[in-house]
Amino acid sequence: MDNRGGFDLRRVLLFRGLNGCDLTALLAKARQEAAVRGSTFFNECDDALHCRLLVAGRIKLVQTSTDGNQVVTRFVAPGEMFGWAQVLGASVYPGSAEAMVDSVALTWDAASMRSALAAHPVLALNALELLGARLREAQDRLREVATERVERRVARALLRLARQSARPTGEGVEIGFPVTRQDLAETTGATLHTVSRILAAWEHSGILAGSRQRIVLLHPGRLETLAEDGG
Amino acid sequence: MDNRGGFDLRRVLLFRGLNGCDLTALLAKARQEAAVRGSTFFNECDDALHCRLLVAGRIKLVQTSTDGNQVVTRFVAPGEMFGWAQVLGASVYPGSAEAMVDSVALTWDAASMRSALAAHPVLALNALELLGARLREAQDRLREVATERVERRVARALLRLARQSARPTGEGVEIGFPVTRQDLAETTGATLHTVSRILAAWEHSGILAGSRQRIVLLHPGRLETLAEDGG
DNA sequence: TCCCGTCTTTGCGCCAACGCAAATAACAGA
DNA sequence: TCTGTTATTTGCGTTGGCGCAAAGACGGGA
Repeated sequence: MDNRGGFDLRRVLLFRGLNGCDLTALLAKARQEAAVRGSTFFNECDDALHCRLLVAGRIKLVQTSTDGNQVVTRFVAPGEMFGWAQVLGASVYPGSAEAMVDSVALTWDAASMRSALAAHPVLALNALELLGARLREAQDRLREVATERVERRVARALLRLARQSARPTGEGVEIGFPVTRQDLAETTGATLHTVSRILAAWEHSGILAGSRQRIVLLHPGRLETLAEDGG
Repeated sequence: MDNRGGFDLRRVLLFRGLNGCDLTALLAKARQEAAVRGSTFFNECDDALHCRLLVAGRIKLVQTSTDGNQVVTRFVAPGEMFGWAQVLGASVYPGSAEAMVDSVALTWDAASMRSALAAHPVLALNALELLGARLREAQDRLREVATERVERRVARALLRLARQSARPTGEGVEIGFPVTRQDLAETTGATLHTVSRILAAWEHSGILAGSRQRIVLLHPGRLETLAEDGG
């Protein structure tokens, strides 16, 4: 079985239930692609010809509006698929995929992934479930940004990031990849100034510790309270 | 071929490419379900046991947050599927489905729809495309509510509604089903007061005409300008 | 080691939009 | 026709968070 970059491809949710032979055949059709920190796998409005699976690193999907404002659509962790626009009925990518750290992805032609989905129903059903989860998350975030205060949204964003990528440290739980205040602002629909102020306040009250592109949650429970009860 | 309620089921995007026999067999497994205006097909947090296709009428999918705020996730037109949470990997519905006018849906057991998706790859690929479109719309709205002013968001919402359900009248284009100011507020992440003020202003400048649960776009072009250029 | 680019913090003024309140207006059912 | 319920409009005070501005920090590369 393939095991590139120390990552067990059998654990990928998209491949769950796919038998070993079929998986090997599918992997044989993929090629590897790397992006160093700060570069992109593809840009918004590029023709969507491929689909990808992140093997190592971390990327963010960013949409830019006509007036220059940016929104982070999603942070992608290893094992997650991204850039599937073509298979999902779009001809161009709706956002850019920027590597937050040096990253590696497996890349398929959209056409061969389409035929794989058609040939292996379990793949298609997995894809539907994963896409459903993404849709639910997008709708949750929509509800949050439409009805909740910035502070609460930032709390939720931090908890989401910690859930996706928690790195335990002596003092608490660290977000496992570099996140700027700007990134947080672009996920929550706020300005980096407001985010900075909120984090500073939380640092004062001992909820977290922050430094350059680094955030350690010292008291996730209190963040949960802020996120849920609105305390 | 089946043709319930004057609606051509062969035109449903989900069924595109499915052969007649298979379609008939699939339809045979569905049962009809009706909901009068104001009632719901299902409620948020109900066990998601079925999946549905709207045949006639119009429904809105509504999420309620813990503090009572509501958000309209989507307006569903005839021919569109809704309530697929189970197939999409959720055990309960993430929102309620309320009939805005008397409505009729076809309902399948989630399990039989799952096996249909597995048996007919074209169905699964169609579902992926439709779901992809919904995801893109959710992400677009997320970007809008995170970065744009209320006025522009309302303009966009009206144009979306008109695109989904335009009824031409002598004077202009009418939204084809009853929409309250509250509904508009809940799709745009604003208050009904702000929406009312904005519509009043537009009525003054001749862009649209509004009355109780009714909106006629007299000048869609000027709305487009408001939505795009921020004029 | 120094320098320069990137990231972060903090202050201050302002305004878009909310929250509250109260007066219509329109429809549905008795 | 009357009455109760649901929608809509409009006023007014408040404020959360933005926009602008400027001054630190941190860290990587030469």
